Amino acid sequence: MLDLKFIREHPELVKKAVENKNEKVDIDRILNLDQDKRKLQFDFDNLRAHQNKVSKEIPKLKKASGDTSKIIREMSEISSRIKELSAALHQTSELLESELLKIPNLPDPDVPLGNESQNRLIKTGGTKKVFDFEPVDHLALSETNKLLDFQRSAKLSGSGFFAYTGLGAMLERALINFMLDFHITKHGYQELFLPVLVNRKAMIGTGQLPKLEEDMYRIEEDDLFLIPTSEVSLTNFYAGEILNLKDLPRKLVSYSPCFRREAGSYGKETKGLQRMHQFNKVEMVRIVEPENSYRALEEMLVDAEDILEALGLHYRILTLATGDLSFASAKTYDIEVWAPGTGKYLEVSSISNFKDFQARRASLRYRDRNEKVNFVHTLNGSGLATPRTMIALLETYQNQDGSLDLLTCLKSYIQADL
RNA sequence: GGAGACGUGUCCGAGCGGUUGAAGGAGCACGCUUGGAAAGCGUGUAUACGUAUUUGCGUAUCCAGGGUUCGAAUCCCUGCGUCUCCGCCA
Repeated sequence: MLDLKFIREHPELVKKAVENKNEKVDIDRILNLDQDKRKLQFDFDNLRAHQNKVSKEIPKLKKASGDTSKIIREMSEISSRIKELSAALHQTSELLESELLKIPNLPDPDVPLGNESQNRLIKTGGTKKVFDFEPVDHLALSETNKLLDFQRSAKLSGSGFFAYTGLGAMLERALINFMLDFHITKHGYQELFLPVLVNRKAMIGTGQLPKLEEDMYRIEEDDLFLIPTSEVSLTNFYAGEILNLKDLPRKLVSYSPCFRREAGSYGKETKGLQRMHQFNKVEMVRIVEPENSYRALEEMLVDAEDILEALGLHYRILTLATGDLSFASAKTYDIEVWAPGTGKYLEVSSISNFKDFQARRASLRYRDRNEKVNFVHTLNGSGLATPRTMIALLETYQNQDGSLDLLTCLKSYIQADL
């Protein structure tokens, strides 16, 4: 959520930003609602002040055994006018609030303008493995090594879900544990294990709602949502709180399954593990003082890169253009890993600075060094999502005969004899 | 799922229709005291919005929403949460 004062003072800037993000919000309407609201608030406050004042006089008058019936009759009328005003004020506030929730975050000035095609490549990392044979894709390797069973997972849940079997299941679990332990021990994150079903308020807090309701799995009966990423549970963990300076920065990491309906993306990069309705992800979240958020963004990028380096995978990093930026983000880096068999770079991590956008929605504040209450900045980044990391791992560490070389860092998590 | 109790500031806790943004205590901050500390004493210690912007003033907030009333932390209703007992269950 943007600061209403900021919108009031820079309406053109906000309109431009909304346009650059390919969103549609009527800013003028919001400004009108804001004005209406303030007028109502002003009238309400004044009338209330009068009511409060007279209400204090009444008991005194009664004590002095004066006649209060006239004044009470008068106040009765004032009371009903206050109720009318209050109702109108509530209605206007709610409308204003719901409109404000539709405004996306402002992209940073250094974010490239334009759509996906304008994403800017800023770095490549890791060495691209050279093969002396034609590498096959992860589906063929899964077939040979009996790692995945899509036929049977479809019996359970339909398409878009995976079933890892045997070594596949163990590898997936090893990968998750490896990444978690890495961030905890090498990067100083604190691990949390949180609910995957969250309420509407949490989904609004991080900005998934109201925009993306169609993309979320929802439990109608309880109005709960399956999280599309543990960013939601991690960031909202401190919602509504005022943190002390000594509690910052918070560096949180969590494993969770993630659930996405992926409505409207049929046939788009759906081969094998590329796009799943349910997948596993290790997520990093940082809650920081505003002046530190850009340093934190760069650090988180490195935190994610470290995993890919440790796994010996080749990758590239992009700065997303305004049109490809998510609703809540001010600046995002995407990390794409090279999958030699598939022959593509696949997104495995998205690292974003939300600045105070989520903090305002979720009311996440802290007391600064002058004891002033202020919004924190929030960031998150995948560290990493497993399915595409698995694709890259399998395809990178394959041998000509279809067998796999398992990395020792992962093997140590697998107890079974291989 | 059934029955009951409860939900007040950073925390504990009083208040159960009017002068209560809220007693009292703890904590914290500053000052005095001390060689230094503890104890003691004094002062201060919520958030949001509006308005004035030097101290200020007004409004709202005692889980949330609604109702009764001239007036609600206090009474009523609904929801949410916590705890206890019972039932069911991985």
